[in-house]
Amino acid sequence: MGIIERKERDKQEMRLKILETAQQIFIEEGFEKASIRAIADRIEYSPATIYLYFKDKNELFFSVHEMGFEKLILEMTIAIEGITDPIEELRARGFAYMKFAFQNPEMYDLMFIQNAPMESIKESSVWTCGHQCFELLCQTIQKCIDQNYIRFDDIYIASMSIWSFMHGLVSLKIRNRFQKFGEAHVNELMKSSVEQMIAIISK
Amino acid sequence: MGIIERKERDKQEMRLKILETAQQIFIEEGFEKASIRAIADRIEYSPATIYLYFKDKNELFFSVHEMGFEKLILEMTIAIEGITDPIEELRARGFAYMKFAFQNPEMYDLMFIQNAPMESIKESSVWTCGHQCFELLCQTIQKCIDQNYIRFDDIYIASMSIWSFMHGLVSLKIRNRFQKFGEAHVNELMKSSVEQMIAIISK
DNA sequence: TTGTTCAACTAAACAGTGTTCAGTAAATTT
DNA sequence: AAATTTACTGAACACTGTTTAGTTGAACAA
Repeated sequence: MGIIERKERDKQEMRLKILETAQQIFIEEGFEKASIRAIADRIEYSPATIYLYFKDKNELFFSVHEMGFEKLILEMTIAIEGITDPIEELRARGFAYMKFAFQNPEMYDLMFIQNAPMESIKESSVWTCGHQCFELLCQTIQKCIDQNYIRFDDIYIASMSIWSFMHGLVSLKIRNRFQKFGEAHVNELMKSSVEQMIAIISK
Repeated sequence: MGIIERKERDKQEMRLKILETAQQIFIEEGFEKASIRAIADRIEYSPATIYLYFKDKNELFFSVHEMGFEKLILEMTIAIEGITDPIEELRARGFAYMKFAFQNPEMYDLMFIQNAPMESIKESSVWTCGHQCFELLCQTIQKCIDQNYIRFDDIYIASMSIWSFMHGLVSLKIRNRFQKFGEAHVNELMKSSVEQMIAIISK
């Protein structure tokens, strides 16, 4: 009896369709404009239908942000292929992170700035994809500490610090707090900032 | 003829009343809950009245965020009183910044994370209060570089980097991305992170 | 004092949001 | 063929920011 299997497939397909449409709209027009009604309109279903596949908007965008993490984790993995020096690995991961943010600003915003995805795992649940991504950084930092290439001794303090530094740069840019530096130069300044920071924390 | 002066005073008073009520509601209940209607309700005027004093919600919250900057700038000024060593000054300013964020999370959010205040100065206008605050950091960094106490040579790269680091820490906390570390330990970890960073960039 | 002007204010509406629920219609099972 | 289950939706609810036409009372000029 393949009917229940086909139904299950249909259900997953529909879920994916909603997810991809949500992602598409919000990448093109931002989180604000990605309303349930706009998504429903584009897939030609009623808004109420979306609630048969997702508990609420937060849960829907939690799933979208998970797709973002899949991409970021992939890119941060590819970035270090063939690199042996731990500091070079750290640089590669840092620039992969920044590149992702530049190329997918709306997605970065959702993953690391917006409240929505975190609201959906408030209490009880866990931010698995976030931790997975953080783990990549920890692995690199671990190597740096082991080989005595970095001015940190604690992996978690180091990882927390470096992540915060990178996120600070990127999120101040995304949320327009670097207005002062001008759209034209800010990206170059940010890259210099990362480069200098790596030089300073290396030993 | 003091009538037009009294009217001007009344107008300013009303403006301030709206501003303070907006601040109050949003500090207590967050940005989302601080709706025009909620503010209007509390001051016992109709929502439309608010639009006689502010162009839109963005402009209203731009003014609220300016009050936040007045406070932050004051605290970051007081914090360094009596300190002569530039690195100690940097530490004091860093911890004053972090303390402000811990004690006024909603206001910090508005000042450095929310889009609203920046939307109201999009194009043409300038983020004066933000630049003023950044200038304080630059002054301290300048001293550090002049006295050769810090591993940076460029003031702007240094200031940008240190601000980004601090903002990254604070904003990841505020937007719940440090879930992993647990509510109980995260504040201590953040302080250690700042302490270590200062140790590393000092020379 | 009267009539007029002007400013402050608001009720009501518009267009949008997330979300819920009763009801329909078709597919599946008995 | 009848009963049940499933997928879906129209319409409503309670909100949001914002605009506009209209009211009311104070200030001014005759």
